[in-house]
Order: sequence, then structure tokens, then C-alpha cells
Amino acid sequence: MPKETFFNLPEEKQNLICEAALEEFATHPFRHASVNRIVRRAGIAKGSFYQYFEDKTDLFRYLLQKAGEVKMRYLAPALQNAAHGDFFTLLHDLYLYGLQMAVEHPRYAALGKRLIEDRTLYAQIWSESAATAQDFFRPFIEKAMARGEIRSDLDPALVSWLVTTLSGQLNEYYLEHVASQYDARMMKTVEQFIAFLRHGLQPHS
Amino acid sequence: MPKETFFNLPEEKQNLICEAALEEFATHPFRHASVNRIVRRAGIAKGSFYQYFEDKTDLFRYLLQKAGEVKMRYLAPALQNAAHGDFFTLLHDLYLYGLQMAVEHPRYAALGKRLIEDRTLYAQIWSESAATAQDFFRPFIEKAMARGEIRSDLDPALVSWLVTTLSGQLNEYYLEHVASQYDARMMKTVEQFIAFLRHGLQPHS
DNA sequence: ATACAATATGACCGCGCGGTCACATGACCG
DNA sequence: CGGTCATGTGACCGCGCGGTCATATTGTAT
Repeated sequence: MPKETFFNLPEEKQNLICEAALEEFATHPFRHASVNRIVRRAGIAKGSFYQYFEDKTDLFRYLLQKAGEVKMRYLAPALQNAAHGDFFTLLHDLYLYGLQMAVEHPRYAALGKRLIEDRTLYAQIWSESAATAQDFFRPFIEKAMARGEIRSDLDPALVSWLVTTLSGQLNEYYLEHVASQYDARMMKTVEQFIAFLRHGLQPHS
Repeated sequence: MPKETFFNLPEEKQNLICEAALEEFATHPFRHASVNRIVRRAGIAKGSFYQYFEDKTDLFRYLLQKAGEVKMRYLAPALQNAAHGDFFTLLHDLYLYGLQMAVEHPRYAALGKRLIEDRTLYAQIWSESAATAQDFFRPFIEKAMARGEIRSDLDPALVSWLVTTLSGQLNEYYLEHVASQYDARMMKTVEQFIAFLRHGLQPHS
């Protein structure tokens, strides 16, 4: 966590620093993200940076936390409706809102990638809160299998992994190949995607 | 390409250097892979390295080429049978043999990841031979659609991307979660995987 | 005006990097 | 033997890094 000093800063300056850091972390792997560039971009002295944060990791962790809050704001409506619909409807909503978040806050979304791609950083940060995306989906998948929405001959771990992975890949595919706005095309892509998953996972009719 | 000097070396020494470099590139992103560590591990002088190779990229490119040769030896049988079976059979074999290659030569397999994750390196190396995995699958997918093995309402680009991406992800999943040997479990995972793809992609019955 | 704490600063440290270069070594030749 | 040439060597260069610290500046209470 940032030091007291940082939170004493006027909010505007806090944002300026976060903005500069976000830009840096979004465009460089953690180990290459340069504190020098961040302070240069934010227009503060190197020394000040270390008045605000323990170290580079501290700042990254803070941004990651903010990213989590942003993402949760997007996913919350889908999760609240989880009880009503079937598994694929939930998945559809999660993908859609997750995609919307990634499209509207691509730099925040990039932080997750940066975390995963750096093994030491991952071990350092993620070990604190051990919950992974796969654990997140697990109960939903088991319920879906019990309900007959998913073939029961599939390994739940494999399904969980598929669903998780494809979510990440969907982000990448959409951002790279299709568009950069939240629009009808996005909904259509997600629907094709979910249809593919549904056919692949549901019991034979 | 390495310089003349390198190929004049006794084969044993060439292998020693390649071995050291492979270890380094497999365990570090390209920009972090250290020539210093490579020469230390190989027991040669820094200067010698630059007698053999133009630079770090030159060596990486060379290893990548060797990796390609290795991979082709694994995939060749599947491709020779391509004319006989349907698309999913081909895919099954390609995944299986590809997985076998990744399991038996994990460090060679890792090079591909290293290439993809470094945008500048990718631009530098891949632009030379522009063929991507997606281009590779494209004709097979179009044939499969024409034959009715794949639903024709799907965007071929999306299918191609799915098939390609999942191949890479399958490698990752298998190496991390399941096992590290070529065995019955591997075949079973691939079969589940293909079954999933088949159901997801084929026309409704 | 004075004192004192909080904050701001950038020169500086040690490090490892990719890459270079002047020189050492030794095999082969006339 | 001397001469030549391919090969081997590691000290060295300039750089940017993450992080530190002595010092300067500012804010505030007296």
C-alpha cells in the first residue's frame, strides 16, 4: 500500500501519478516498467516517488487493486442475476461486461496480463489473495453440471479452464481484430462465442 | 544466421552453446535473457560469443529455426494423413503430436512463446516469413466448411483463431495442470478437447 | 520571527546489461 | 624459424535501472 504521504496529496496529483504509472505498466512488462519514466511523465522527482510508495511493486499492487474495483463495478450486475438464468446466460453476461470493461479501460485490463506474465510478481502478489478465476467459476460449473446444462462426462477442471481461458482470449481477439467500442458488434461476437461454448459443452440433444 | 566461425566449431561445442542458450531463452523473456549468463553457462568468453553470432537476436533466430525443424518432424505424419480423414481428425493428430513435441522438448516449445510475447522481436523476426498459424489452418477450415464438417454460419476467421489459440492454450494447460509425459492421459485430454471443439463447431444434427 | 516537522528534490550508488576492441593463442605454411 | 590468419579472451564502454540520502523548500503553530 502507498504511504500516508501519497494519500495526503491533492487528489488531482494522485491521479496524475496513477495516470503516468498506468500508462507505463500497460505498455511494459513489470520488470521493464521504469520508475524513471513514470516520475518523468508525472513531473515529480524520483525522491518524491519513494516518499509515496515503498517501491515499484507497491505502486503496481495499488493500481491492480483499483483495477479490481473497476472490474467489479462492471461484473456486479451479471453476478446479481446469477441465480435467475442458466450457466451460459451468466457466462454471456460476464463475458460481455468483462469485455466492455476491457474496451473502456484497456490499460487497467492490461495490468492483469502484466501480473500473470511475471512469475515472481505473480507469486509475490497473488499468494496474498489465493482466489483464481478458475476457483471463481468452479461452483457455477458444478451447479450447471448438476442441472444438466453441461455434459457430466467432461472434467470440471478442464471446463473451468476452458471458460476462464476463453474469457481472456476473447478480450484479446476482440481488442485486436474487431473493434474498440462497446457496440452491437461486440454483443454479436460474444453471442457467437457463447453459442460455440454452449454447443461444445452441453449434453447431446 | 550465425557466422561461419560458429559452424566451424566442433559439433559438441556448438551443442554446448545451443544448450546454454536454450536454457536461458526458455526461462527468460527475450529482453531479459542475458548473453552474460549464456556465455558463463557455456564456458566461453563473451568475445567468442560475438565471433559466433551477430547479436542476441541472431542466436535466438537460429534456435527458433531449429525448434521449427523439430516441430515439423512431429507434425509431418499428421499432415501426410490430412487428405484421408476429416478436419477434426487432422486437428486431433496435430494437437496430439504438437503436445508430444512440447512435452518432450519443452524448452524449444517455450521459444515460440518468447517470440510472441516480445512485440519488437516478433516484428523483427516474423515479418521475414509472414506465414502465421492462422494462415496455416485457413485452407483446412474452408475445406471443412465446404464439406459440411463445420457450420458455415461461423466466421472462418473466428474459427481459425479459435483453433489456433486453443492449440497454444492446450499446451499451456497440459504442461501446467496434467502431466509431463506422453501417455494415455494426454491422449484422453486431447480427445476431450477435440470432442468439445467438434460439438461446438459442427452443424446441428 | 522562530522553530520544527512534513515534504520535495536530483545527484548519486551499485549493478547488470548488450556490445566492442586491443590483444593473446596456436595451427598451419614456406 | 618467422609470418599469417582464424579463433579466443576479458577488461572495458555507455547506458538505464531501482533505490538512497543529504539537503532544500514549504507549511504551520507559536
